[in-house]
Amino acid sequence: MLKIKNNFDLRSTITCGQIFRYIEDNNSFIVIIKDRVIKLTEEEDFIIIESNKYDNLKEIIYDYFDLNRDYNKIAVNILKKDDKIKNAIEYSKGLKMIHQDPFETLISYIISQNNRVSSISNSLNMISANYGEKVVFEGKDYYLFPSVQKLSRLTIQDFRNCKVGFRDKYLYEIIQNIINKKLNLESIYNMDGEDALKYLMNFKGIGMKVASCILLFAYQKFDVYPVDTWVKKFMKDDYNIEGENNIRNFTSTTYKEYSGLAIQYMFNYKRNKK
DNA sequence: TCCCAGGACTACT
DNA sequence: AGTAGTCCTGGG
Repeated sequence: MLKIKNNFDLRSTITCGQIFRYIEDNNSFIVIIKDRVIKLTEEEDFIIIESNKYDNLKEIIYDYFDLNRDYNKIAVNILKKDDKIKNAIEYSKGLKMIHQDPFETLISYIISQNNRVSSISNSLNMISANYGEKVVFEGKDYYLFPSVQKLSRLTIQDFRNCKVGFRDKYLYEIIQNIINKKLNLESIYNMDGEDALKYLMNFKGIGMKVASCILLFAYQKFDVYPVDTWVKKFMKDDYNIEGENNIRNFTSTTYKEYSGLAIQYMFNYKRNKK
């Protein structure tokens, strides 16, 4: 067992729509990160962490939940630029941007296009159960997300069998492109947001929304962000700004390098606030 | 049974 | 350059 200081909001960070494959189990959340199954339980002052593997566990947790970044400082900087977002920021206090694996994020968000959350989770779980390595934790079976090499052996029909629908060919082609080095996920770390967007959108099945999600959630490029219906609603209600182009112009010029976070706060506030 | 929600591509203007 | 139609699945 590992104990870390509870200085973030575990529940909203996990459930706010960044990740698709988590399990809520009584008071705990189970997530599958890299090579292990991790159970997190929130207590008053601590988060209790259990896993099938304890080497480097603290580093993995800090990296995944982005616990070394000073979010208060970012919030102050956003507020300096715009005070009207205050309620959304206060509501989202403790929310972290999860640092996800690029390959899993790529596959997840390709599946997410024109799809609902339950269906996305279902497909990702099937892909993992069929092709990922099994890990037993507390007497139950879990499956790691499969490697590129493993998934490169699948046919289009194999993907279709995992209920991904018309996205089957996108997954197949993009994975082949990784194998033959036309798509290099590592090279994206060194690109700026704009170039990375263009690079990803060259591949069939990746449009603006999917590319933005990948860059924000896997590469922590905070100047890039998706605009979805909740963000549109927020912008219309609070700023009277409509249309994706207008929203993007306003967001990028106002929040600059913190746009992705500002958008996430708006999304979280609008989607969850009763 | 049908209808709908949800992004990106294709095939038109 | 802009856009209607289409692709699947799961749930109402």
